[in-house]
Amino acid sequence: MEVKLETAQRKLGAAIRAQRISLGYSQEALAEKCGVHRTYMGSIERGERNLSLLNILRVAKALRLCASELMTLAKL
Amino acid sequence: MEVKLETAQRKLGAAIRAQRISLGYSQEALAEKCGVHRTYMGSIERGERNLSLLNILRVAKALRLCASELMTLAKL
DNA sequence: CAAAAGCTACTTATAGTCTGTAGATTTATA
DNA sequence: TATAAATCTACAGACTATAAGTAGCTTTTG
Repeated sequence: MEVKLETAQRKLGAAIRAQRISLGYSQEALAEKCGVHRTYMGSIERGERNLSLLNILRVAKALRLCASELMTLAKL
Repeated sequence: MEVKLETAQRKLGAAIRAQRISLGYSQEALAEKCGVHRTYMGSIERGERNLSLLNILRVAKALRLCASELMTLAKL
């Protein structure tokens, strides 16, 4: 059976992807700015990952946002 | 040597504690609302834990906040 | 004193890394 | 036009690092 992804993770992933694209970055470029692995960045955007606080902050920073702004974009 | 706790974790812990106290809850009561263990809740407040998104959301909800509000209170 | 919070140590679950494959676009280039 | 060569993303699997969660005892505080 298909695994249903957590709604919150999908929302965060979608917000990250939208902001990344608006900045004109590839997943790999964003991953490098965050200091995380390229394939991990992809799975974050697909909503497959339950990020820890420190990585949420790293991603937000790389997207030129603060954590609360990113959460707002994700409607969380 | 003394381990220096991550600033972000301490900020989040402090914000959680402040909001919990303003609601008049004990750590144990809040832990129960979050569905986590009493000692785990304590370590979160002390800034010893790098919470995942899903637990951030659980705690925020128990504190009657959304994630972006909690992040704002924590100045994150 | 009793309730609340802290601390240590531990196991289990999962966050996060790394390698590699494959498909879909896009971009030279003959 | 073809077609080769980059570029980007998805995904699988094996592995390591660390978050999640529990128990027992100690300390603090009202």
